[in-house]
Amino acid sequence: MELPSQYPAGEVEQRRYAAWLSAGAFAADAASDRPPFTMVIPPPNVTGSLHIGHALDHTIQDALVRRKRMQGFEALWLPGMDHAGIATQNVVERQLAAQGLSRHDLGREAFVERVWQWKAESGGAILGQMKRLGDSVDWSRERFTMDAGLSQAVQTIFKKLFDDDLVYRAERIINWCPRCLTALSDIEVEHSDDDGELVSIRYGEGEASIVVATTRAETMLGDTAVAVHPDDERYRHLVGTEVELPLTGRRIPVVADPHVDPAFGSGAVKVTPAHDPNDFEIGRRHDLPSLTVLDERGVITAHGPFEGLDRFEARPAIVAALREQGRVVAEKRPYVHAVGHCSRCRTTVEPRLSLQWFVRTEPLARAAGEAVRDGRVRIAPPELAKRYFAWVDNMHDWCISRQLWWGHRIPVWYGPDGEVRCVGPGETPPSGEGWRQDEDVLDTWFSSALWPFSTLGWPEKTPDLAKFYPTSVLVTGYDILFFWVARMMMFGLYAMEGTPPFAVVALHGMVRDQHGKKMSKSSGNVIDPLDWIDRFGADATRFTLARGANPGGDVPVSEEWCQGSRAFCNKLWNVTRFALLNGATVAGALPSPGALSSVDRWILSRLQDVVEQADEQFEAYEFAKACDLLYHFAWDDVCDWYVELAKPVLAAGGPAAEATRRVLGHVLDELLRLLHPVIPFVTDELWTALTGSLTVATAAWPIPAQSYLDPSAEAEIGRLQRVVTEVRRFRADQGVKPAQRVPAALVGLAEAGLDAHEGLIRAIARLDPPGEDFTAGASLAVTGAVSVELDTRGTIDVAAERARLAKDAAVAEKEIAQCRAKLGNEAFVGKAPAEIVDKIKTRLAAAEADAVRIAAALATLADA
RNA sequence: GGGUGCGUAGCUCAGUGGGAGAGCAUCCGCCUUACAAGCGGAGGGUCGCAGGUUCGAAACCUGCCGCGCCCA
Repeated sequence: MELPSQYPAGEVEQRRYAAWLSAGAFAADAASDRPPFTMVIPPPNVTGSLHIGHALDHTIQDALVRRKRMQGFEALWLPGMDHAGIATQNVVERQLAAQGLSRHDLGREAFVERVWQWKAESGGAILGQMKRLGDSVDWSRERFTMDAGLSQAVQTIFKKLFDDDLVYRAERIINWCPRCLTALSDIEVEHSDDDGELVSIRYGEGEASIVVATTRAETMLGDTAVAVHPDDERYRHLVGTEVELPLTGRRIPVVADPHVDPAFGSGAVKVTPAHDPNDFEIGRRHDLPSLTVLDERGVITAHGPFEGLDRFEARPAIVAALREQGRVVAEKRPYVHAVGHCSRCRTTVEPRLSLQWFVRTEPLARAAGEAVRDGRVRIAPPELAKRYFAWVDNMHDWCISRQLWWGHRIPVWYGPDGEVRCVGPGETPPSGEGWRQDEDVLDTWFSSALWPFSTLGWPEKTPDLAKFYPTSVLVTGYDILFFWVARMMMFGLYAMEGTPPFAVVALHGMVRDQHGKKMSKSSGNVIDPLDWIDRFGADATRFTLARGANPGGDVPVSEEWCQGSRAFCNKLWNVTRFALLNGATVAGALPSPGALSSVDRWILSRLQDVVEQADEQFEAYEFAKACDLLYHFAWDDVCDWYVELAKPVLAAGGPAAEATRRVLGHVLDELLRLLHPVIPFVTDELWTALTGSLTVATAAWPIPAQSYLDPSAEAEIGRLQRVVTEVRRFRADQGVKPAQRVPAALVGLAEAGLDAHEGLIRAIARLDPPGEDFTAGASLAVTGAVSVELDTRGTIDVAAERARLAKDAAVAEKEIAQCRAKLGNEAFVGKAPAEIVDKIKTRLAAAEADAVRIAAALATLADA
């Protein structure tokens, strides 16, 4: 097969992915008797497209599942999307708005129909992008949270929770987005430190006045009390009295509450139970009325001159009015404080008193914590379990109702006489006069939390569920720990009778730029993985991400590093090309060690070590280490040394060349298999060219062959490498052109067991045998008995050589001094383990021998 | 404020009791017939600071300084 000199990524990727699909390489079989390995994709939004964070998450998952597939597991990686209630509804509402319509113009049914239409036309762009990345998901099992089956799962679990009194409806302060016009859960609110203002306002008059500080002056219209700390002497006399609330003329009580911080501001706070979660709690404790003064859009509803003003217009207006009355005693601007924003649209969240459905999380969260504490679920890396516990141990009840139309409608009907009936799947909803269904839908996360089993057919007892649940690993970013993991754990344990949804939670970090900065549109440092795939290839993109992926750690990337990854793919391409051009083969048995040269035995020994270590590292989610190991083995050992050493052998022909062709074929065969999980495309293209087989995707994962471990060959080739490296170093120091061959005498090779390699050393170090007029101009003391005498035809740069030797001498002297100091220390010799002491003794002897040789070389140089 | 990490070469990061490492960047020399997306060579670090434990600390302990993330 003819291969061009550069890897044509784009063409190969398209062809290979199509071939995998047509071969059914990713399809899992529930009837198989192989052990299962299951992952469900953390479902991306139907509105979403593939960003660099997905690319990392998917690269890791794909690497895991591809390896397991090669290991003989019945591997299922299940794809799909969630319906992203708020985001999707926003998209369609914007489309309608462009036509001057609102969803209310269409009505609920027609609107939902319109959303489905949008999904069919424009939703799920990410699925095609996943193919470009090479995701080996089972497309026949693609799921969507709004599918009939998954919707049935939602209704089933809601009914179960309802019957178990684990969901309830209550009037609470919730996070409200005045733009999306819906409730949000705590985790859909993002806090940031924003510039605001802190205004101190005097309530009441004269002796009976009290100053409160607030960042939200506009809510004072809804104040129903002022609170102070019970032990605060300054205000003790006012507790129990009333003060006049400015602008309204209302009189409100001063109450004592231990949750007031006497050190903050004046030590007195205004209490607005309808518009602040803390105030709501104070209100409950003191039986205060709640006065709502903002509507669902954040517009003032209180009677008076401020009615109709938006909250952000009302704030300065009210402060101005107060100032006019002389009631503003202090103003601090800017005042930086934490402000919550809607994670979907960044609008400032408004705490709002409203009637919503909640999940009673306490028992569910406790079970979710226990599953990790007792080891049924392992979090990797284990350090991050602390974060998980911090979350599940302090979980607030989860607000699950959303004032949207796109989503799973809450299956609760309200009757004319205040009846509340939850309807399970297959049950007939109550009908008749006065019965109506709850208008709200459930949080998207409610259905996502069922994903690990709803996608496998639950609540039906399907073969998929039996075979593939629980899933093996959930891979996600630590920033999503609270989103996916905690919720999936709670519902998985609850629905599946205590069986956790996954055995392992493997967490990675976030992708960052080359300076470790978070990517953001405002920083202008966002990387589009599709752009990288176009320019450098999917494998280069994946390798860049995987090579930076330490467990739980952030992954900095840059275009330069991706170029490096592309270079690596190209290196593999060219070394395989070399191998094919030179007749490398995978046919027939690998010759036994006894029939191989020490060079062949060396690379095979290294290979066994690499197979074992790479396997361990993949198993431990140490992708960065596995990639680094394979990168260096491929580039340093195989390309830079083995291939260079093989060239003369291959050129010479004969049985030795025959064996080397077989060994080279074998090494590449296994190397490509080992790399396939991370860089599937280039490895498949090369492996199929090398082996003639259909695909490496279903080839066997390499296992170490102990019989090829050969420490003696490794030591021998290590000595050979030292000889060559020393010569190269000398040549570089002396400015000898790479192409120039230098006559040299190799001394002491036999003693070092390297006499068989003289030809190889001469070939790759570019040394000619000494001729009749040979004159040693320089002598390199390499190691042990080995030295190299070179004839530089009188052109030796004595100063450069002297500098080189002096440097070596300094290294040796330092080593000698350090070792002697240790060995001269009685405490060290007495207390350190014998093996350490022996090691130091060996090092000392070696350094002393080096020093002697270097001194001799210097003396020779002086004579010359 | 509570929690939780981090500080090692110019940059990004491994290393977690016993000879300071990698990638990229830098410098020098090369188209040496697989690969210039390449080859060979080199330089570069008081391991944040200060104490302590230890025969021995980049690693363990304490404090300090600086940075990050999550939660409030």
